[in-house]
Amino acid sequence: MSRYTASDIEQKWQAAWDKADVFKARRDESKPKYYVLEMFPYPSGRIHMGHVRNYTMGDVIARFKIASGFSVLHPMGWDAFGMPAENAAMAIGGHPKTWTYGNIADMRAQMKPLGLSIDWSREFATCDPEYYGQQQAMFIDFMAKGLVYRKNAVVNWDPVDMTVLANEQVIDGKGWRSNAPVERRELTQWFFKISDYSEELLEALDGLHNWPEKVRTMQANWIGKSRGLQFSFNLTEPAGSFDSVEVYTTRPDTLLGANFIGISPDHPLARALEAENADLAAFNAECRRMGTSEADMEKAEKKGFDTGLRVKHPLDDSWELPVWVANFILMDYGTGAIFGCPAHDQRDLDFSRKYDLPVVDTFFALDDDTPVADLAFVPPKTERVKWVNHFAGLDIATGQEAIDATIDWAEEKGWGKGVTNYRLRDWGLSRQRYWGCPIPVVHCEDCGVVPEKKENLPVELPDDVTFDLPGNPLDRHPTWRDCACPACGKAAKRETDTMDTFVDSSWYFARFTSPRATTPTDAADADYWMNVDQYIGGIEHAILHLLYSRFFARAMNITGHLPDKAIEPFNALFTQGMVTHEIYVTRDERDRPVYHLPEDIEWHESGARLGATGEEITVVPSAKMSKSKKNVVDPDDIISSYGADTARWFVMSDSPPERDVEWTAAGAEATHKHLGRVWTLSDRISKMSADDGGNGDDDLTRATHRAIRDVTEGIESFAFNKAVAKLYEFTNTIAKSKAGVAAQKTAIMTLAQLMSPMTPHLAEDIWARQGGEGLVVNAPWPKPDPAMLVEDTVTLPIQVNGKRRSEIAVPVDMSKEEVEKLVLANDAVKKALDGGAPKKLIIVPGRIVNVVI
RNA sequence: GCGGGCGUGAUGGAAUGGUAGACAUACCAGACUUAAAAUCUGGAGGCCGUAUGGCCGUGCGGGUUCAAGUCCCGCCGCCCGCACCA
Repeated sequence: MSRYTASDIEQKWQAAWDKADVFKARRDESKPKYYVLEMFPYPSGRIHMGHVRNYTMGDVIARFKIASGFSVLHPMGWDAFGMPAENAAMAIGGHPKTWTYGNIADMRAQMKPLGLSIDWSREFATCDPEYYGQQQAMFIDFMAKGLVYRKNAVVNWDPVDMTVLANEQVIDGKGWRSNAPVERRELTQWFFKISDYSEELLEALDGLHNWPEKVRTMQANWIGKSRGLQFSFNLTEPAGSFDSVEVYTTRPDTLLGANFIGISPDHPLARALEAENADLAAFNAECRRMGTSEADMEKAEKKGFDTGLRVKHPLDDSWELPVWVANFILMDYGTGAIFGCPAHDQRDLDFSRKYDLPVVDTFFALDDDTPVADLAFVPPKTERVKWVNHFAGLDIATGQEAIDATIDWAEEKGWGKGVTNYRLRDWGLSRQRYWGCPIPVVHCEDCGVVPEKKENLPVELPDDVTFDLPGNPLDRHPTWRDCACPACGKAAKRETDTMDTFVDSSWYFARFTSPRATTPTDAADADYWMNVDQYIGGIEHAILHLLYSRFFARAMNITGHLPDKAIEPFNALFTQGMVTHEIYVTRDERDRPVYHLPEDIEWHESGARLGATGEEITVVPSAKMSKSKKNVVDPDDIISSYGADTARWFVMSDSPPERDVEWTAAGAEATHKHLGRVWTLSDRISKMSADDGGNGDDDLTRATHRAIRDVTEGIESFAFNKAVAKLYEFTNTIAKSKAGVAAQKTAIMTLAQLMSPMTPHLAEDIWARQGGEGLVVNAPWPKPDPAMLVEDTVTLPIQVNGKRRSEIAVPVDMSKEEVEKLVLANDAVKKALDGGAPKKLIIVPGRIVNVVI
C-alpha cells in the first residue's frame, strides 16, 4: 500500500503548474477578472507563520476564483525600503541593498514551496529603481497639481548620534542607542496635502460596504470631523503684539463653565513670553522634551504654567480668566488654544483640581443637581439636560442642540464663527535617511526648489556609501548631491531627504497591474485589473496605510495615472488575525523574564520544566511570535517535516481568520494525520472494483451536495475554519459510507476539489489517481444540485418557559395547527401543563416551539 | 490618556435573538499488538444520580424578551492603532 508523502507530491504538482503556467495573469476581455492581493511583506529575511496564514487566505480565494471562471491576478512583491536595512548595515556592515536583495531571495525561496497561485512574473521590490523612478515621476506630477508642499515640522533629534529618530526609537524620552535625552528639532520637510481630502475621504467611507465596520469607524475617528466655535478672548492688557487669544471649542455651549485659557507650549504667545520669563521657558523646554507621539503626550502627567496674563470672558467684561500654558494642548489641532471647562471634561477637571481653579457647573442631569466633585459630568450629546442660566436662552435641551444654538447665537452676535475642523493632519513624507526613494527635486540658489526633469529619472541612490558615520549618507556624498539645476543649469544641490516608506506601499497595488510599464501605470491594464477585488492584511494597517492609499488613488486619478473607478482602490478588505504561540518563561535573579525555546522544555505531570535544570516554567499562551520571545515557528521546518499542505490546512482550520490562531505542535501533527487519512481513503476507493455494489448511494450523494454547498459558502464568506470543519465532516461521512464505487468516486473527487484551495497538492494527486481530467486547479468549481439539498423532515425542539424539555420530528411543511396538536400531545408538555392550558404557545416554523405556562 | 476590537468546555472554536459546545486538539476506554507507536471503534461542559432525569453554565453585575453567547447599560481583563516601525 502506498502512503501519503507530501514532499514527493508537492514538488511534482508545483512543477506541473509551472509547466502549464496556470497562474499567469492574463488580460482576457472575454472573462470577468478578479484581483486578489495580500499586503506585501517587508523582506526581513525569514517568512513566519503569519505570512503563511495571510498568503494562504489569499490563495484560497484566488484558486476558488480561478475554478469559478475568473481571470485572476494574484501578485507578490516586497516592501523593501526602510530602517531595518540601514540598521543592519550599521550593526553588521555591508550595504542595505545587498542585505535587502539577499533577504528577498531567501524569502522567495521559502515562499515558493508553499505552492501559492502567484504570478511571479509580476514580482518587484519597492527598492528597484524601475519602481521608485516611477514613484518619483508621480511625485513631480503631484507637485504640479499642488498636492505637495514644504513646511517646518518637529522631529526627534538624538544629540549624541546626531540623527533623527523614529518614534519607536525613542524609549522613555531617550535615544535607543545613545540613551541620550531626545530633543525636538524643527526641520523644513515635505508634505502631501491629504487634508484637502479630509471631507471626501470621510464621506467615501460610506461606500465601502465590503470593508469591516471597525476599520471604517477607526478611519472616521482618525479623520475626526468636528464642528465647533472659533472666537477670541481679549487680553486684559496686551502682551507684546498679542491682544487676544483665539480658541477653538467643540463645546461652546459650556462657555459659562470656563475657568482658564490653555495654550500649547508651541503656541506663538507661549513662545513670545519665553523671552522674558525664564521659568516659562524652562517649562516649555520640559514639554518639548516629551516624545513627539500623541500617545506620549496624552499619557504624560497633565501639567500647566500660569503665565500671569488674564483675559476677559466674552459674555461678561468683568469676569477675568487666567491664561495657562498646558502640556496636553496640541498646536496642530484647532488654534492651539482652548478654554477649560472642568465640570464637563475630565482632563480639565483633573487640571483644575491640581491647580486649585474654580469649578462651575453649566448643566445638570434632569433628575440630579449634585455639583461636580471628582468626576466630570459628560453625558452623551444626545441626552437632554437641564441648563443653568444658559446665555442663548436654553432651559432643557440636549448637548447637541445647545452646541448648535450657541454657534448660531455667537454668529448672530458677531463674536464667533462656526468652524468645521478635522483632526487629520497633512502627511509628512520627508525622512532624513538613505534607504528610501529619493525626493526628486533640486535646490537652486536662483530658481529655488525645482523638480528634476522626468528624463533624468530615476534619481538613483548612490551605491558608494558607508554607515560608519552618524546621519544621512546622502548628506555627505558630494558627487551625488552636487548637480545641475534642471531649470537654469547652474550648479545646484539635490534634496537629500528620502520618502516615507508608506509612499512606496500607497500605490504598489496599481503597479502590479502593469509592473514593467515605463510609466507608473498603463491605462489599459489599470482599467482591466483595477480595483483590487479582495485585499487582505493585518488590522494594524487599518488607519495609516489604508488611508494613505485611498489618498494616493485620488492623487493618481487627478494626475492621470488611475481611472475614475479606482478612486477607492480596494473593493473589499479583510483583516486577518495573528499567528501566536506559547512562550516559556523563567525569571532571572532580578526578576526579569528569560525566554526559552520549545525544544528545551520538558513536560511533567506537575507542569513544564526546563530540561537542563529542572526549573519550573511559566507557560504563557497566545503570545505574538517574536524572535526575542523565542516562540517563532519556522515554516521551513513545518514544510520539511509535514509538507506545505499541512501548514496551509492548519492555518485555515480552527480559528476564524479575523482572529488570532495559536500554533501548536500537536495541532500540526494532527493535521498531517488527517491529510494522510484522506490520502488513504482515496487510495482505498481507487482500488474498489467496478462491480462493488453497496448501499446508501443516495445518502452519500446527498452528503456530497451538502458539502459542496457548505464549503462554497464558507469560502465565499471568509469562514475558512467552517469550510474546513465541513470538510472534516464530509471526509468522515465518506470513510463510513458503504456506498457503491460510483458514488464513492464522485464523493472523493468532489472532496479533492473542495479541498483544493487549501491543500492544492494533495487535491491534484487525488484527482489524478481517480482519473480526473486535466489539473484540478483548472477544473470548474462544482455546483450543488438543489434537488439533493431538500430535507423533508425537521426536528423541532420544544421548550417549556424557555427551557428545552423535548423534541418532535415533523414534516418540513407541516401547518402550525398540526404542530400545535402534536406539541400539546407531547408527554413532557402534558406533564408540565399538569392538566392546565398554556398561557401562550409560540411556534416558529422550522425552528422551535416554546410553551409558556 | 484617546479611538477601535475581542472574551464560550482542559484547548482552538460552532451557534439568521430560537436545542449552547458542530468540527478539531488534548484526554479516557476498547480493538489490533508480546509490548509500544501507528491505525480503527466508542466516550466525554460541570455538579448530583445506577438510570429515566434534575440543577448550574458563554469574563463579572444588572436589564429588555415567550426565548439572550447574540440586544441594551455599567464594570474587569487582553489585543490593535495613536501620524518617523513596517
